[in-house]
Amino acid sequence: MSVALIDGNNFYVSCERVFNPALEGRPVVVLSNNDGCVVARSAEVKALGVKMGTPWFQLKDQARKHGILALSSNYALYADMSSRMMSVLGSYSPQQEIYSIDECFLGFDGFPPAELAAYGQRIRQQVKQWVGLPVCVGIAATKTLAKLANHCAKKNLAGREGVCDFGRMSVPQMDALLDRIGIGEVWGVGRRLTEKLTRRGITTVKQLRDADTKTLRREFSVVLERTVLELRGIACVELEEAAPNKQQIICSRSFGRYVYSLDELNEAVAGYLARAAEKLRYQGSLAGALQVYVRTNPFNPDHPQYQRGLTLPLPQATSDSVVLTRAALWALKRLYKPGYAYQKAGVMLLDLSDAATPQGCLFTGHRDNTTLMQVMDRVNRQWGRGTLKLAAEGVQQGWRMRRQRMSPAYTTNWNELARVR
DNA sequence: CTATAACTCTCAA
DNA sequence: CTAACGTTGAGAGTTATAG
Repeated sequence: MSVALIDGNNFYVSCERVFNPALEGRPVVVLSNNDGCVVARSAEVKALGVKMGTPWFQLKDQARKHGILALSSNYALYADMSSRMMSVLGSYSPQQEIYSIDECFLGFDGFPPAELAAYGQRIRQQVKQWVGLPVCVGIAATKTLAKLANHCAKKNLAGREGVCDFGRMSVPQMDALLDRIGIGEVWGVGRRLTEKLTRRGITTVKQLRDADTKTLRREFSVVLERTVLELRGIACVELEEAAPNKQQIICSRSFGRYVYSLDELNEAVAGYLARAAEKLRYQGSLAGALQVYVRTNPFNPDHPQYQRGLTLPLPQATSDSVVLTRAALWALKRLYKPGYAYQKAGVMLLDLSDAATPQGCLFTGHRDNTTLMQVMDRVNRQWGRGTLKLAAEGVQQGWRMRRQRMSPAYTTNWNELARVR
């Protein structure tokens, strides 16, 4: 088996640069929702030592000093750029797994092994030319190794010009390379595992690869055992070409300011629910249960803290926003306690099943508003999200998240394109 | 007791 | 001018509960 992992470089920043070349060569960050934390950094920012996830307000002084430009995340733009990139990449193999917004695996089974690195170069060059985005390519025998090869390509530890093929490296070459990489770079090894493994004297990828799987299985988990096997070139993780339906659907957000009243929480929860239900119908599912939760700001030690969720089993599985909204607001009313500064709320759709056979309720005879939902979804798809909505979502929405530094939706909205100078 | 549900922890992008 | 720290999803393992 041979597989490639193609990953965009500083993906969000690169998307912004495609449409605003003035950002080229300058230190740029993209912020998370609500302009909260750094979620993408240009090479210049990484060189300044700015860590992923740094809260923006903590960075302000340093940003002024070094002229760091900060942008709110523009998901409409990134999603559109992503789908362009994925369709170019998809033309290079019959097997593609889209793993996230900025990366995908390509299956290279049956391709001539000696030519894969050159093939990787062509991919890189074409994505750059056709979509404008820089990517790196890692090629190896398993997905875990391909991820690692991609890391090597990005850091210039092996391979050349953004492409690294482990398949063409000798055993001693691999040993020397893996001995220089920390275990934290391995797919599936996060902060906690790095800590625990380090305590057992395992710090390099080579050590992890050569560790005893039986012991690891016993003292850690199957997951780590599989990771180690993958590092040895034994495939344990399949390429998943068709994305399976979600088992749960979540919509949650922090507010742009504190919210105190049940009225405003109602609007927010109704809005989040509408979005979640849209996703639910899009994948053709029904929800058998729903959870609503609210919380105050855990980072503010001056405020009294409150955090609670309530899971509500539904008498009958449904995808009807009207029914779901009623249930969600009922749950919220149970949860709500006055006197707190709420910072975030969320809705979760659970116990999902196939919507194959629409049916009325045996006891109440209730029928879902399927036609109404279809109309709403069509209108909103054609004219933009939120064109048609239930009154419960409110109009003012003064609690909506901050996005003070957002670039225009260059590729998906004519009106915003007109803003471009 | 077992089977399952519910919840917690970890990881990823 | 101020205050200000993300979202979504999966899977494994553990604990609680029902029968």
